[in-house]
Amino acid sequence: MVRRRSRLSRSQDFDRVYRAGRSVANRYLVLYYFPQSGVESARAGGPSRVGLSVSKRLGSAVERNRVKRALREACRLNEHSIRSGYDFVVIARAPLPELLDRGGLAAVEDKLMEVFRKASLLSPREERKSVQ
RNA sequence: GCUGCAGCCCGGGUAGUCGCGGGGGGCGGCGCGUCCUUCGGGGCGGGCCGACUCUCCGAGGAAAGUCCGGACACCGCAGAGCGGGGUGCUGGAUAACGUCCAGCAGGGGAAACCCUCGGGAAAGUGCCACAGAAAUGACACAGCACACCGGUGGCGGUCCGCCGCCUCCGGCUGCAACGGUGAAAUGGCGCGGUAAGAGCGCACCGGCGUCGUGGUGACACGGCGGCCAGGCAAACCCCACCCGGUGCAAGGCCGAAUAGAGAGGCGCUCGAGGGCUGCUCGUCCGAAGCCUCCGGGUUGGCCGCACGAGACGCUGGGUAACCUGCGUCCUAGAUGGAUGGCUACCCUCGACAGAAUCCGGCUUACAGGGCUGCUGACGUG
RNA sequence: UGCCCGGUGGUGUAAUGGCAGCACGACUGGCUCUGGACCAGUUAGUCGAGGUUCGAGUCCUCGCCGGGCAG
Repeated sequence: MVRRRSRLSRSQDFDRVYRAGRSVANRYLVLYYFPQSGVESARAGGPSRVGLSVSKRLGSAVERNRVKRALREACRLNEHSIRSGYDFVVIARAPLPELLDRGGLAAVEDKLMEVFRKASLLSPREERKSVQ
């Protein structure tokens, strides 16, 4: 989900997820998601793809790079816990850089999993674990 | 030792592990071309892809701001004049510069050393608020003087016409020192001089002009003359020099898609219109089309794109910036956009900050550390 | 990435290089039984740092912030 082919790379991919997808959010992140099956039947059910959106309002180029790296790393570590066959767009919100400074990668990872759990997009095995 | 000054350099390190982008190899997969064939297939060449595997490389001194200068690309050629913009002590360096080096002048410091958009205000225009007599034509004003003229009054003399002296007033004349200001007042200070005064004269200082000497030059030193000349050109401007425009989203190639459909204007060969710079000239293209507006389609791939005014070392020239020659090296190339996570140890406990066509500068931000040279109003020997 | 604009009280705006005004707002007081309206007064500003100038919101340089354009 971190390699190039597992990222969203086209404007139209982003537009489709924004327009047709659904969203959940918390204080630090917004998650848009949309199943791949509808439009591109060829790649239906394949590995999920993710696109990151980190706007200039969050800080300098260095700051934005730190945020994107943290989000990519969090995705990589939890790749197997997230349901496949979906396209995601993760938008970083203004307080996220501050959270990264304070809590490090673990805090960002925790918040990322929180939005996936809200959207019920964890893989079935992980779903059971979180219920317990 | 301390202190200050100048210049240069570094910008956490090592190991392990999980990852990311790019190059190359292996292996695997899929097309293509060609040859052979017993029609099952096989050989050779080359291409694309890969989540597997090996290996190499992978942000900065400012990558930043985008303030200058170039390279490069397109505008057919890149022409002239006007306009516009830029630079501004001198000499040099450079591809070029608003950069750099060495000087000069002025200013600061005890010194090492540092700072300065530093041409022209006797080409012209404009501005100089308030205050002040006056803000640039040196005259008016206030004032000073009483040599000259007229008058009032007093005293003295007298040949009774008037004359001399003093005081005051007016005129004429002379004067620009003095003038509660002001950021700035037509040199400063002293002596002489005079009715009062004045560079009117003199000495010193300052400024200007001119001549000589030294220097490539800015300029410096000296002689002579002579007193005529306020500030602002980061006000218009003048002078000298420089600048064609647009910028890699430049531009080129391949592929895909849509509608040569509508409205208006001009014109059909003495020329519409367009390009070249905003305008003019000039020049080029140019024909049954051209321009403007409205509407429609595309947002894929490749190249440009990383071997360059390149880096490092040595040698030679130059005070230096820099340049000549030789040797060695190849050092990011993304495109929703790659350098990160974890563990351990060490130290000075880690600042400012992320390449996007590429170079040379400038400016701005910055934790901490290292090296070299120099200064001596200090302390010690 | 490249190019081009702008910045004056809380808001909207004026100011030939010469005392930074105006309107709305806010606050205080008055009027009223109370509020509004009205009257009187107060508050607060040239984005920041240097430079030119006697004097800078204005001119020059650098920085900061905000906005716009493009193939």
